[in-house]
Amino acid sequence: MSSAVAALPAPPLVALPRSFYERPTVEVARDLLGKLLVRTGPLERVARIVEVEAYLGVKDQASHARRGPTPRAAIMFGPPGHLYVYLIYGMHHCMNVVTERDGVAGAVLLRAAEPLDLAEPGRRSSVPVPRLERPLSGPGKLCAGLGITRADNGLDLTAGHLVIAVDPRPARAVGPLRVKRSARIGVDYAGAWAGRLLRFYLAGNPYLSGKPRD
DNA sequence: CCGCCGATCTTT
DNA sequence: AAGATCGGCGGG
Repeated sequence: MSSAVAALPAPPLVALPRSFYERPTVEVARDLLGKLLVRTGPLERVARIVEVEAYLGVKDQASHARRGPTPRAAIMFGPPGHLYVYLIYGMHHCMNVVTERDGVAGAVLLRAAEPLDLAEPGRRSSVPVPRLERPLSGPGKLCAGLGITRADNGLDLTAGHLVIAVDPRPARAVGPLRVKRSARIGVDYAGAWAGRLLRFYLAGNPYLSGKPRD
């Protein structure tokens, strides 16, 4: 009998399947909280998503999809599980996850994440641990911290060097996920849609980008 | 083609 | 409170 389980391997970080993204955008947004952004390859980084915003289809007056499938926004109308990256104010990048079935517009803006690290000697199968690094708080800083640019636009998040995975750590080690919602940030031009509660965040998390924080 | 303006961030 | 900085989009 081999009852020695001292070196029990941690579960691998498996990319979420396309079916995760092929759902109503608000559901995907909520479910992305607490998930891990995993970048493999030369630049290896792991970050825990703590703040997101849902951007709906052509009716959402804050969404880039509001004017239909223009050259920039076309990707929001495409198949789910792909990355949508755009440049804002001529200097910052914002990264989104495309949602809804092919032909229906939808995306979730990733606004803030908690920097983590992979414990040795793991790599892809080891447990994430806190990382001492400048916060990834704010969509522009999140992209800068992960090295995401427009070159990554269209990336397939289900099979590549950038994926989103379930946090493998035991729930008791991470703590409960207290999800709250608020109006989205920086969309005051969107009329009635500016007030919709489409920002989701983990209450009290120290890495949130804006108010309210709890 | 021209002009406006933004799903931001940093500095004043 | 304002500036940096540029590409997407709409109007002419």
